[in-house]
Amino acid sequence: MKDKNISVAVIRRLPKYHRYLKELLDKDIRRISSKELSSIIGFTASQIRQDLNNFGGFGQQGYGYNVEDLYSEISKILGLTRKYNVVIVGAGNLGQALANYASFGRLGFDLKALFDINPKFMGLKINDVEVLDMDKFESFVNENNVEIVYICTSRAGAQDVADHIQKTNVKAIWNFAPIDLKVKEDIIVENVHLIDNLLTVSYFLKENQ
Amino acid sequence: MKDKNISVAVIRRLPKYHRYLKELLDKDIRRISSKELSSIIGFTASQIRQDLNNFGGFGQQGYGYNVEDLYSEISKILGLTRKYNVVIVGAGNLGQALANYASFGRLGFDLKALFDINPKFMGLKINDVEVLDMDKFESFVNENNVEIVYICTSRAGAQDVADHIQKTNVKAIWNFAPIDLKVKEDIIVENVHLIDNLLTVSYFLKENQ
DNA sequence: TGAGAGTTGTTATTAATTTGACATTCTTTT
DNA sequence: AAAAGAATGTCAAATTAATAACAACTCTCA
Repeated sequence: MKDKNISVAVIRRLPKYHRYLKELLDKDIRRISSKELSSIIGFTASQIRQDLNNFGGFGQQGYGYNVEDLYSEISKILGLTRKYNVVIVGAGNLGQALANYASFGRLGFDLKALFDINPKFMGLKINDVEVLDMDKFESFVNENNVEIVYICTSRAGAQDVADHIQKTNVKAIWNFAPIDLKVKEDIIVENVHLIDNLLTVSYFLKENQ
Repeated sequence: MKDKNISVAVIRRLPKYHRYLKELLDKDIRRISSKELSSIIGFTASQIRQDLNNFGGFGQQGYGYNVEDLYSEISKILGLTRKYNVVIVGAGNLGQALANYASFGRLGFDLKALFDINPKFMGLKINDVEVLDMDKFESFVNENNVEIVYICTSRAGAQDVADHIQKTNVKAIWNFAPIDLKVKEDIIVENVHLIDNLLTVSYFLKENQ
């Protein structure tokens, strides 16, 4: 694995490779060429070969790629060879939806608790995981080695949560609140702006008329 | 508004402009230069000017941009000057979360119904909108001029919903199921792969060690 | 009213990304 | 065992995107 100066564009394609390779595995397909993969994943064969070669020569000339090996390599690259303890802040619908999303757990993202400030959620169990009071947040995440926090609060509450997080050992934030969070540099923040996505839909709708 | 051969990269930045300009408006800031905007939004001033000039000269030399006008122009570009009827398929947590997300409605995305196949949801009202049986889907969307469908089903159900949609006048799909849907060319599909996003977080986590 | 400062719109330049080409290597078949 | 076919890894070219530069214009303030 070489792994130097890989562009973000490449990184953001990796999960798609991971997803499609899993599908191939499930269909018991053992071997695939960049050309075949191209036809199902929609990237050019050239791009596929170049993307993969950023990390090492996983293929074999004259043969193609072994699906299982490639899946395993990409899993490694994506950091999926170990577990991550995570918690969710905000036990509303979105928080509950993520808590119930089995595939996250299957990939190694272990949900340890949900947190909320609303008393009505306290003690509730979602998919066997308990909702706790926000009071206990900082001590809980440090004691349980939580590395990732999913923020599913309202816009108003999100920066507040981020401020709490900065006092802990949490390393990354996956933020669904419609705000770009400000945190110290060493915390990884991935903002998911659903609304941005919907607005591109309306743009293309308008263009198509 | 010129509007020819605008790259997707530019389009995907527009919602961010829209979001930040709304914030400025709310703070009663009337005027902004590309330089100031750059410092809060994080794009270079040059990129901001070039992005905006794809659609027309909205600024004034020596002055900058009028925030209200610019917000209004970007709203127009994004197709936000009219309403869109939408329905949600899948009344689970995610479907309910989206149904409760007020800002979508505020921007003109009018939720007309939710649909599900599970009898336990039938008749339930979420944010004043009823859950209907999937049986009624095709007739309902055509009668109510539904243009966008949010798919919040499991992976297994999603392509099935997409097939129903192809028999209607629906123009766009906003898909949250972890699958790349196959539909006829004239339907706009925006896939939201949450898991892809989480995997980039784990990649960066691994890299940061 | 006029000079100076500020800021855009736009062209030029640089950087990044994608695509294409092909020599090399491995597989398969006879 | 040899030849033909297939597919990679990688370098080069082409395309696309981002940044920089600057002339032209507007505003502000003396």
